Amino acid sequence: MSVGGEQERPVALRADARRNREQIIAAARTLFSEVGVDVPMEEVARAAGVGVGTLYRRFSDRDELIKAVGLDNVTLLVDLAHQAERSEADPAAALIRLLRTTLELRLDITVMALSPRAFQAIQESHAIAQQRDEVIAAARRLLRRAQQAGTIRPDIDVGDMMLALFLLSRLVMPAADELGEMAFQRLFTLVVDGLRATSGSPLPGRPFDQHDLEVLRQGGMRVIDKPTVTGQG
Amino acid sequence: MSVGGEQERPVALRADARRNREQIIAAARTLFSEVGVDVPMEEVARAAGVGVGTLYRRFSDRDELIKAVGLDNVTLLVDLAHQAERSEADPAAALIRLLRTTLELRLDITVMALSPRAFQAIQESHAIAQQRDEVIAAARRLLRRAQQAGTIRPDIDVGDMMLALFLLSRLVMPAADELGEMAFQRLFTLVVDGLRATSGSPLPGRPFDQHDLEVLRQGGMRVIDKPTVTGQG
Amino acid sequence: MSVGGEQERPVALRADARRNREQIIAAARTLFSEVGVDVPMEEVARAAGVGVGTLYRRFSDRDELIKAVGLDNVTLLVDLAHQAERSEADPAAALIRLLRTTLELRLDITVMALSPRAFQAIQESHAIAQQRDEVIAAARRLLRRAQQAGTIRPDIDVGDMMLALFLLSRLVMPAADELGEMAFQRLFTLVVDGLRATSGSPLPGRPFDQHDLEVLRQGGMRVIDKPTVTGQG
Amino acid sequence: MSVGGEQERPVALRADARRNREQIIAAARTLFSEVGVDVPMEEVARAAGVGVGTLYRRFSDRDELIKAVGLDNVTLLVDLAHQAERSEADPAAALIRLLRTTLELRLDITVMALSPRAFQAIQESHAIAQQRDEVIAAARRLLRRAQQAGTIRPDIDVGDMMLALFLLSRLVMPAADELGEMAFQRLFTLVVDGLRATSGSPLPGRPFDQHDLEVLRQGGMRVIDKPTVTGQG
DNA sequence: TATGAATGAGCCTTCATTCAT
DNA sequence: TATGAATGAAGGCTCATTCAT
Repeated sequence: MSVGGEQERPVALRADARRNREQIIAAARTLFSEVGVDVPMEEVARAAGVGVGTLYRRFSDRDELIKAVGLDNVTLLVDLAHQAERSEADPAAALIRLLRTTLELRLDITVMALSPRAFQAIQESHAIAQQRDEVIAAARRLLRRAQQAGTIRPDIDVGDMMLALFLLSRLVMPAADELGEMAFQRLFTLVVDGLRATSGSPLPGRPFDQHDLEVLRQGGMRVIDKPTVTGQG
Repeated sequence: MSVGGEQERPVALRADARRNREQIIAAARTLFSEVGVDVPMEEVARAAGVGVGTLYRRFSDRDELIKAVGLDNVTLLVDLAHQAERSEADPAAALIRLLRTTLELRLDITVMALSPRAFQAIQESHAIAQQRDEVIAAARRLLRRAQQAGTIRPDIDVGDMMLALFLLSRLVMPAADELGEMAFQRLFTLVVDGLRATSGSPLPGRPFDQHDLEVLRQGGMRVIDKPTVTGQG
Repeated sequence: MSVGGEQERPVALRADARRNREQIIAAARTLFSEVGVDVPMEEVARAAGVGVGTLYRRFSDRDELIKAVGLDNVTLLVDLAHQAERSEADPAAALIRLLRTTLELRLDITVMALSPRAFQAIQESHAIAQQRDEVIAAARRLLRRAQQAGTIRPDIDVGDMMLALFLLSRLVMPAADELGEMAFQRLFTLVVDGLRATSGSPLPGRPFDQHDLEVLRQGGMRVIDKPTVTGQG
Repeated sequence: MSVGGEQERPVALRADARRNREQIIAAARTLFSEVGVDVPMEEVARAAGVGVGTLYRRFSDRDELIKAVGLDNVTLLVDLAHQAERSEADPAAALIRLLRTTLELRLDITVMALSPRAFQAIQESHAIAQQRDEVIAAARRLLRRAQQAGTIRPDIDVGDMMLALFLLSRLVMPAADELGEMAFQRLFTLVVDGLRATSGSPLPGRPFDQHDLEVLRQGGMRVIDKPTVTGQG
C-alpha cells in the first residue's frame, strides 16, 4: 500500500518521527473536517500532541499538510472503492455503502475540496489527482452496473453522484450526539432516495460526468463558509 | 405582523445614508453567502462602494451587520412564504418553488445559521426569531397540505425539509456560469425527488420537527468549513 | 471684557452663532477637565447640543478648541486674580481663595497644560500667554505680600505655587459626591498647609520662579496619564 | 505570605522568554507611568525590544499586562513597606522614605489606579488586592507610630496619606533633568510638610481611612487626563 | 530533533476631520 | 448655516511561519 508521490519523504523516517507524522495527519483530518482547513496550526499541533515546530518540520506549510491529509484520505478511498467493486452484492448497495463510509470516515476532503485553499493545494498534487481519478473511475463502474440493474436512476453520471456526496459532506456528525447522528442518517437516506431509479422528475440538463466536475472545480461553482447548524464554537 | 425590530432605525435616514445602508446590506448578503460571514469588513465595504467607516457607522460591528442581513432576509422570506400559501396551485409545487427562490435569492442565512458567529448573532434578535418562526410555520402548513395530497413523502416533517434546504444552500451559483447553474438545478431536483412521495426507503429515526431543529442548532450538529468545488470563483 | 487675540472672529457673530460658540466652549471646558483633552469631538458636540459640523465650523480643529477654552479660562482668571489683589483682606487668604476658585471652576487647564497636545496648542497662542503671564504676575504680587506678612513660607516663589496648584488640579470633584468633595477639600487644605510659614523643613534647591516654570514646561518634566481614583469609565 | 497569584506562570519559562517577560514588564512600568496605560502596545513592545506578537504571547491583552505590572509593583512595595517597618529609625522618616521610594520607582500604579481601565484590571486580581492591602496596613502602622511620636499630624489617616501620594505621583521625573528633579523634590517636601504635626489648619471633614479610599475608588472621584508640565519629554 | 518563543502581516474597530445635504 | 454622513489613518489583537534553545 505504498503510496508513491511527491509528498513522500525519500528516506524512511525513524519510528518516532513516523508516529508523529501519523498523529499529525490524524489530528488534521479530524480538525479539517470538523473545524475547517483554516483551523489554527497550533490547534492541530496540540491535538496531535506535538509542538508547532514539529508540525512544521514534517509539513513545510499548511498546504503541505492539506495535501498529506488529502493523499492519506484518497489512498484509503481507493481501497474502499476496490473493495466495493469486489463485493458480489447489489452494486447500488455497494455504491451507497461506499458513499456512507466516505462520509463517516470524513474522507470527503479529497473528493471535493473543502475550501479554495484546500482546492488549490490539492490541485498541485499529482499523486492525489491520480488516486482520486481511480476512486471516481471505480465509483463510475459501480454506478454503471447499478444503472444497468435498474436500481439507480439512468439520467445521472458520476459527476452528479459526487455532487450529492459533496452536499452530504456538509453535515458532520459529532461523536456523541444522537440527534445529529439521526439527522445525518435521515438526510443521507433522503438524498440517496433521490438517486434511485424510482425517482420521478427528469433532471434538467444532461448527466454530469467526471469532466464536467473538473470544469466545475476549475472555476465554476463556489460553495460557502464554515456553516453550522449549531451554536457551538 | 408589522416588523419593527431592534434592528430597525427609528428615524428616517437621509437619502444617501439610506442608499448606502441598502447597498451595504446587499453586498453583505452576497458576500456572506459566497464567502462566509467572516469575510473582511473592508471587502464588504468595497463591494458596497463605501469606506469601512461608513459601514461601521451604520452597523456598530459585524454582529449587527449579520443581524441586519438576517432580518432583511427573513422579512423577504415571510412574504415569499405567504405568497406560496396563497397560490392556488399544487402545494408541493408551491413549496418547492419557495425552496428554490430561497436559494436563488440567497436568503438561507436566516433559516440555518451559516456559522457559530452568525448563529450567535441571530439568536439575539427577537425580531428575526419571530419572523423565522413564521416562515417555518408557513412552510409546515404547505408541507402538511402536500402530504395530505400525497405528493410529498409522509415520513418527514418541516425539520427534515429545512435540513435539505440547508444542504442545498451549500451550493452557490455564480451569476454567469452555465455549468454551475446546471449543477445547482440538477442537485436541487435530485434532492427534491428525495422529498417526494414516490421515494423508496423509509427514513431511519422519526420525522424531524421544528423543535428537533432547534435542539440541533443549540449544540448538536456541526457543519464545516468554507468549502468550494472550485479553485476560485 | 473683550479678549482680543488671534482666536477672535474678526466680525461679530450672529446671536445664535455666538450662543453655539459659548455652548461649545462650556461643554469642552467641562469635558476637557473631567475626561481629558482627548475626549472625542463628537462627545463635545453632543454635550454642546450641536452637530460635529457646527463644532468644526467654529473651531477648525481640536487645537483651536483647546486654545479657545484656554483663552476663555485665562481671561476669567485674570479677573479673579485682580479681584483677589483688590480685596483688602489677608493676602494669604486671598491667594488661597484664588487657588481654590481656580480649581473649583476647573480653570487650571491654562495654568499647566493638561497634556502634551494641550501644551503644544496653548504655546501657540500669544493671547493666552499674555493673559497667563498677567495671572501669574498677580499671583506673585499676592505671594510677596503674604510672605512679607509672614503667613506664607519664605522659601518658595510663584513657580512652586503653580506646581502645587497643578498637583491639586489632578483631583476633580464630581458634582454629587460628598466623599469626593471631602477628599478634595482635605487635600487642598493639606497642601496649602505645606505652603504656610509654619511649615518645617527647608525645601531643597531654590525657589522656583516663573522662568523656571517656563523652562520646566519647555522640556523638563512630564506628568502622566488620565488617572483615576475610581473605577468609573 | 507567599505570593502565588493568578498572574504567576506555573511553570518555569525558558531563559530567553523570562528575560523578555521582564523586559516587557520593565518597559511597561515606565511607559504606563510616563505616558499612561493607554500607550500603544507597539510602543511597549519596541521599548522592550520585542515584537508585538511576543508581547501578546506573554500577556494575552492589555489588561493582563497591567495586572502583571501591578503585581510586580505591589510585590516590591510589600518588601519596601516591611523594610520601612523594621528600620529602628523615626517612624515618620521611615514613612516618608517609603513614599519617596514608591514615587521614584514609579510603583504608584498599584496604590491608586492610573485610569479607569487600570483600575478595572487591577480590581480583578485577588493577588494584587491582597498585597496592596498589606502595603496599606504596613503604612498605617507606621503612620500610627509617627502620630504617637507626635511627628505626623493627628487628624489624618492612611487614606489621606494615599491621596497625597497619588497627587505626587502625577509628577514624573525624567531621568536626566536637574530642574525636573528639583521640582519633584521641592513639591514632595512641601506636601510632606503638610502631613507634619506642625501644620496649622484643622482639616475639614474626618480622617480618611482605607475604607473611604475604597469607596472613593469605586465611583467617587475622578482625576484627569494625561497632563504635562512640558511640551514634550 | 522537538519544542515553543519571536516575528510581523492582516483584519477589526475607532475617531478626527472633511463633505454632501 | 447646521447637520450628520463618509472617509481613512491608527492602534488592537491573532496567527502563520521562522528561529533559538
